[in-house]
Amino acid sequence: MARLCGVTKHTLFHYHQIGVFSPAVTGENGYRYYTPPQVEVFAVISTLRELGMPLSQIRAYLDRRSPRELVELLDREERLLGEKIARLEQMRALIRRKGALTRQAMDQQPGQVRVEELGARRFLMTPLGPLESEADFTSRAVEHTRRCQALGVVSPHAIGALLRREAAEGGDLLQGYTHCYTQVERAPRGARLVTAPAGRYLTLCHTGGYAALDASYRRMLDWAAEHRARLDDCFWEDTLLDDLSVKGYDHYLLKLSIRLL
Amino acid sequence: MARLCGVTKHTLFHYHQIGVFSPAVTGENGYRYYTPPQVEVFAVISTLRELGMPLSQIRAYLDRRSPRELVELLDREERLLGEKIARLEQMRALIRRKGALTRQAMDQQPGQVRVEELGARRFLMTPLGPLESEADFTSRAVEHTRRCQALGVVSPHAIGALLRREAAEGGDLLQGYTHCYTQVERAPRGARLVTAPAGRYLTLCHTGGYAALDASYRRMLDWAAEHRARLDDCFWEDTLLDDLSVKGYDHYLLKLSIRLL
DNA sequence: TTGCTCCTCACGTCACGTGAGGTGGC
DNA sequence: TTGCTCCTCACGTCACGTGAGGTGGC
Repeated sequence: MARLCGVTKHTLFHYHQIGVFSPAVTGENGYRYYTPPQVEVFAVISTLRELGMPLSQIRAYLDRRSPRELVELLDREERLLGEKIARLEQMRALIRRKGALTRQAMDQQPGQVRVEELGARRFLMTPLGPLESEADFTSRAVEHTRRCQALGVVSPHAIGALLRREAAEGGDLLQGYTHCYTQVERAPRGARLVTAPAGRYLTLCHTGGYAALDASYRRMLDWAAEHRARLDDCFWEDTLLDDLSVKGYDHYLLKLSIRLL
Repeated sequence: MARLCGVTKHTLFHYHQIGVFSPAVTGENGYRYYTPPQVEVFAVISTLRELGMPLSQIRAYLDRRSPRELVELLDREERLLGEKIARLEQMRALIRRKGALTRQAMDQQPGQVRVEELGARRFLMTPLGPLESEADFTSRAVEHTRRCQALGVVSPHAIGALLRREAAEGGDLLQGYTHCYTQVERAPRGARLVTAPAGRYLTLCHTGGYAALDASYRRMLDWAAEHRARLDDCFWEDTLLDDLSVKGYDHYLLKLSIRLL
């Protein structure tokens, strides 16, 4: 029976013990005997269990079982199943895009100032207001994340930030962050998106954590001065590799980019 | 952080303790501080967990984390997710059809001999051979169920059986069962199906268990004799309500039907 | 007799959940 | 001071899994 049902016999013992699924006949020696149609019965119980219904609830239903109740139960579960499948589809999208993002990050050469042709990207953006401390940034980031969640945004991209060019030139980065953003593929309902235009960008992939970040910005500015390149007003700061693939913030891979005018 | 991540703080405690997801900073007072990009990191870890990856495996991956390993991990999980979604779709079909079957069963009047117009139905059928005991029937039923599973059949219908009309007339039912079958919607690959033709059938919905079954068959035969109806050679015996909606085999609803010629 | 399967009972495990009891910042 | 939040520690829970130790049918 266990083999037919695709479980271990201990599962059958357990279900028998708690009264969720019992053998049609129990022998005098304690042997459990099941009938052919019980295989189907078990299949449905096992399905309900796999859908996350606790055994206690299944048991509670069985205590008041009736055809009418069964139909209601199955209707409810079918709705839940639909939602569950939708969630899994979202997870799949998240995982696929996180993979693509990581693959893309592996092609980057950290520390190298480059000119790159980038396609248009779209962002959900939240202004930061004046920042007096890192904690302020965090509070705004939390608000932003809440906003994204309220809008049902599921993005593999970690939160990014816009930095005024003058702040990078001045060296005091914290004061220079004007917005934080999340890159999205499609516009969620009721949200205005900001588009970063396609075009040529000056880029640099940074590692070394926050302490070394101003030096990386400076290298980009120096490069631009040397090559007499005109830069846009703000830098984009994106996280390409995080704790999922490297250990510690100092090894995060951040991509800094600014449009060439 | 817990609210942002949609879990309780105890989950964060637990993940910290086992080293799966730790705060970027721990204060001297023991307070846990997380950074904005960690929300995304948690989202992926939590997704892996929801997909059934044990925390110990997630931990093992993180111990050897690298971009290359991450890409491989995500690719594997994406494949598994595809299979999982396919399984849920199957479950949904099972649940929906079980619901439809039960709804249909609720419309039946037990004990009433009727003439019904039935549509064509298709079956996966296994011959039973000579049966000396109920245990023989069970062995054959097990083989049949294995066959169905090997063919990937997922049916809400419990196993049914074909009974020779003469056996019903003779009164010794067990010897009269010639085949067992499972009703299917679509033909699985590499299996021949048997079709029950559309047409007029004499039907009776039986309750009262196996002991009372021969009396039900006799009532159908008596009705046929009384109305001078010519019957096909075999009865179809289907289970409409099982332990999922009624308590005990004696309350099962079996539908007996035989084609009118 | 041997090998296999059945049983019960007790304890383990996994991923948290649930308090109890205490501390610390606005 | 009050109310809220943070912490640790210990134990609970859910759905089984894992042996240990013993029985029983071919």
